[in-house]
Amino acid sequence: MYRIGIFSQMNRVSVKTLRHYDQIGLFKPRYVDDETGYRYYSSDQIPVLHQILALKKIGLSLKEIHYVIHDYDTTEQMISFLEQKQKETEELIMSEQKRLIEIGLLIKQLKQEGEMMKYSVIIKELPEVIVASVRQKIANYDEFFKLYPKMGKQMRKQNVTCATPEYCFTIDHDGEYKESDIDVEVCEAVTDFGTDTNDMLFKKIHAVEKAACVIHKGPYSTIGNAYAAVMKWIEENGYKMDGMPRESYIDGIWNKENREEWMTEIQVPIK
Amino acid sequence: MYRIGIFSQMNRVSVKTLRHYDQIGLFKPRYVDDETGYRYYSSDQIPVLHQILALKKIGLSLKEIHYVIHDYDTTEQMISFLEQKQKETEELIMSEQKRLIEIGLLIKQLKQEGEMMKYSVIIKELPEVIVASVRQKIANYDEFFKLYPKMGKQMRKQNVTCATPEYCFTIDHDGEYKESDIDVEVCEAVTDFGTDTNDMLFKKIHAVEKAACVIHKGPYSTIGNAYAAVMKWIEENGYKMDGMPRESYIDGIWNKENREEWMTEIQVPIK
DNA sequence: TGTAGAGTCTCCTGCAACAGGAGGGTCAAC
DNA sequence: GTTGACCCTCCTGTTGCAGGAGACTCTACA
Repeated sequence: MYRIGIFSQMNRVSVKTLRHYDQIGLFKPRYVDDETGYRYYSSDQIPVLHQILALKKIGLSLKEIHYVIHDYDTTEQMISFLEQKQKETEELIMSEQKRLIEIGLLIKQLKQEGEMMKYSVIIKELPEVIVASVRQKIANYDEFFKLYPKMGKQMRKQNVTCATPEYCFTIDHDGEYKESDIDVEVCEAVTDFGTDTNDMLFKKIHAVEKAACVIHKGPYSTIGNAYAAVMKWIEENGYKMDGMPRESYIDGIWNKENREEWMTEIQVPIK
Repeated sequence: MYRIGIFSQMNRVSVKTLRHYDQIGLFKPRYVDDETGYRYYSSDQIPVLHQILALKKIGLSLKEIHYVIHDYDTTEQMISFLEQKQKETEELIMSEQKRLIEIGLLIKQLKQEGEMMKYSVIIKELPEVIVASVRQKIANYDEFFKLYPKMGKQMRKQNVTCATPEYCFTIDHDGEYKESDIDVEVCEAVTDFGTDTNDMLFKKIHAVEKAACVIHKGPYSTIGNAYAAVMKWIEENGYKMDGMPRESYIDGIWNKENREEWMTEIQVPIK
């Protein structure tokens, strides 16, 4: 029988660890002195400890080890458990590698542009929403902002209420930059369906699992840069566009005078 | 200004997270009502939050993010920081891949042998020790055990004390199995150097950074299996032997009658 | 003006696998 | 008898929140 210190040295395991394993019931000393509380380990426990350490090394948690040591009798169970672990580890490696790529890209970007993360791309989920939608061909972008009052009027008439948080976005159906005859759809999230009119339709927009999003600060004239940044990011990170990008308005002429304070989020569905 | 709930929905971040970021000083609301304690966020904080989320996604800890956002002004610092992160991630991936291989091997082994981890191989560090060493050619293994009393005698004479934990091992210098004329060295860890004699030398044995270790339970006649297991493991895990294996005696004839209870550890230095 | 229900607050616990340290008992040797 | 090494329990800290308790606060509706 060995006391904890010597047993810890014999097995190159810290005393703290042994006490911890005792506490959680994973590996208890053969004998504990009732009076002093001293733990005594016997040499035939060494193989068990070795097994625990071996399992720990291949990535099992202490709970899992407890499980396989105490409950898994058959090799079949053990094998299927390990195969699952294998899968998990593979997935973990995949995601780590993705991160590695992203770091590399960020470094490259910083080196090229010398700027401190002007556009931070993040991935969000876009939930399902019911929207009031107006789709029109408009002559130019100025006319575009005239659509809003029109929509607001109709919505008030129908007594539909906007969703919270407010979510108002446009989709450019041309898919390219045009100076005139722009086919644009304006959507405003609402709480319930209203009745469709000639101009305005209500529809449910399905959730988007993954969307690459960037925030653009400033007037709309420079929003092209934000698009360029997010598109580049999508390509470089091995994603593909999976739907039309949305331009979601956060701050604009309606609440901020200073154009520099305007804020728009580009949301690009990806896969 | 938005209250925390709405702001959390806008950015797809949980309320808990926002409160947490406030608490650790990473991302504080623009304004907090003194009386009610309500947090209010403004839309121009969204880009900062985006940046935080983007950095989190590539694997930075919140502390590190705090660091880069508040303290790193120059892009150079940022780049070198990220490059370091990149390295860390690479190393992490490497170790994960090793683990993946080990899991695969364990599965293979279980499938082939159908046995529940008879030999658990673990990697230990072997610390530097001073040993009393006797190297001799002996006729056969039986004679081998006669070396011990001889050693003990000489050590008592010299008044050297054994180290704790007791560490007694042999090295088979032939490197292969032989029936007779075995060139074997017996080492016993001691606390201090003694004076060398014709038979017994004292020497310092350097630490071994990594050694693959298995426990063999039972009599010595079957110890070959343990060697086979550890050697196979070494090969399959991409290591190489880096020194002579040690056979460390834990339990044996001196303290256990039953041969099935004897215990020996094979320690193979590897790289 | 009262109340219900949703939203918010702080504070506490839990997760994983220990490490570090305080404060106090135990053991063996000199 | 004392000293120093060893052991004990209990508490805290690590990371990034999640879950929940108990108590306010806000807004809408009757």
